Amino acid sequence: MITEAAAIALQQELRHQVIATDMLPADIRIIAGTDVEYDKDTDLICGSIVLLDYHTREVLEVSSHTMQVTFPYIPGLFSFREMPPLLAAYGQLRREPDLIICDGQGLAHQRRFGLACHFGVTIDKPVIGCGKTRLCGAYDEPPAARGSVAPLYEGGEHIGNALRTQTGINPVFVSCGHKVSLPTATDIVLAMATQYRLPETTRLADHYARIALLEYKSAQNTPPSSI
DNA sequence: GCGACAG
DNA sequence: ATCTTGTCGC
Repeated sequence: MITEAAAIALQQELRHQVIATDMLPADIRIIAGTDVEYDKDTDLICGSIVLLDYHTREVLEVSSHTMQVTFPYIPGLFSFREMPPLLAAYGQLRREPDLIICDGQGLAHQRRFGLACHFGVTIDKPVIGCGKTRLCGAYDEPPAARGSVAPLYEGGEHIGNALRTQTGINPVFVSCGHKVSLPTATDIVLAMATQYRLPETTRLADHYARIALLEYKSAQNTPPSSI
């Protein structure tokens, strides 16, 4: 397994490949959401990717992959823990999304290379980082109204936005993953979070990852029933 | 040195 | 991430 020091060195090397400007198609047709579910009492993790029609929000495809964890949880090295199942699930998709929303930070990371950047650079696709909580940086509480935005800063850099997706509800943290600008990423996350705090992409990926993990476990516990 | 710390 | 129902507060 890759060492912590090697993982940090890899981030330092790959961070220069991140593109924080819009390079997504003018008309987005397919948007994807990703999430990883952890099993409470084993070391199994399941990554899921769900493809949605950007306009109708119809679920077009779901891909999941369950495996054993290969890296511990270390703040700042999160992607090394979640990338394996996500890449496996991504590789099984029949269609390719135009854009992906990851459940974690992109540039809003201590070395400017969170999961959304790592995943985006690796598969060379537009990716948005959308975390439920802050990893690093400082911000002022955005106004209470849905759609309010407050910049997230660290070291004088504007690394992301705290975005209020629902009035009176805690904001989510949006940042560039790859091939998407921060304004565009913020607009898209808000557009995808019409009814709940988190974008539908993330909620659906979470849902399917949970189901896939349970199915994987039940299949394992059921010895091959030969006739 | 101390606190903070995506999931 | 996970443990976990009712309950405090606006």
